[in-house]
Amino acid sequence: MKETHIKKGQIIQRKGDLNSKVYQVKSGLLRSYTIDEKGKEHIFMFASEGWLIADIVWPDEPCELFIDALENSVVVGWEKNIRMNHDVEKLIRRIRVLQKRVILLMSASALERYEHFVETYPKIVQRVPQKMIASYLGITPEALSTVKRNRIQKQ
Amino acid sequence: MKETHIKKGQIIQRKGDLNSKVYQVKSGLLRSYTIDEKGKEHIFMFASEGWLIADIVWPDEPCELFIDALENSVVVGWEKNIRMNHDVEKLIRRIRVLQKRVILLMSASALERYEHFVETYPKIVQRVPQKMIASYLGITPEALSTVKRNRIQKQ
DNA sequence: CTCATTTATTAATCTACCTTAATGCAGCTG
DNA sequence: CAGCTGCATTAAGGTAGATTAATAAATGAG
Repeated sequence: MKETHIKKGQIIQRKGDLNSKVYQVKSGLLRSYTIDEKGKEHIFMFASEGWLIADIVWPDEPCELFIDALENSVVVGWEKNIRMNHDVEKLIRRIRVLQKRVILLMSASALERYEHFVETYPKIVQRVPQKMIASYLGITPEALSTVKRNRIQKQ
Repeated sequence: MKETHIKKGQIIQRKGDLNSKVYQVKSGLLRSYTIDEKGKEHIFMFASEGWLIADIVWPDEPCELFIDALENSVVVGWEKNIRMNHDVEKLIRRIRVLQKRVILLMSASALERYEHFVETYPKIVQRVPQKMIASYLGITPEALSTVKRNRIQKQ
């Protein structure tokens, strides 16, 4: 149960790292993301107080995702032991989230995806720069900007 | 180990069903898919000989996906018991596939996604109607048609 | 506090993909 | 065999979102 303090901007896990851990967030805010062949970042998840964040890989497999801090944070890092990987319920929940995201990417407009995000993670929206929400949604920051403008005019 | 014969077109699992099973494909070809609020089908996976196909949900939870046969098939249905759900490696592999798909949907063109599909599942391409590959890729059959034409002209 | 950097907004243009619709082509079925 | 049905292709026109660029606002460092 050793707590680690992480400064905003600090990267605690890089793609390709071995022995990746599971991090329980005590305070602050982190994200996991990849960088594609074209050099663009794509955010997979945000994790604030009480959440777990980790790259889901088999132990001793190089990891796929970067994890860094969006705010000064405190985390507890666990060795990714059998116990964690057998937390099947969390894996299933993760699959559900990813399935939902695939459907939204395939069938919903940027506006619909944004509204879904706001409903699902209202607190995250307050704390994260727009460009990162855009990255999560799979659109450009410019597009998110106009989406928000149109959204307000509708109300 | 009771084998079940399934005719082409037959649905063996519907969204909302309880007690969904894990199916091991002995022969033939099946797919899992959802139908979104707009009535569109979105295919999550194809499964031919040797593959497992199932909706990844907690036992006794209503399932999310439909499963049906694209060819006359033979499957063995397993109760979704602790054994299956603890097959953590398969869950992790599933997460990887979904993560890759999210990235591709967010960063790759229809052509790039099609090429990735052909490389990854060359045998499926032969056996499945174009419109279903289009559904998997998240584009219309018309768009896939022009993608293929442009692809041939490039070579 | 001041300057530099990052982030957000807006607008103009461009393009990939969608929508619609027409046509041709199997594969069934009576 | 003719007639139906579903699938693939093609083309014309429309649209959501990307790209580019300029400006404004917020953040951060010295």
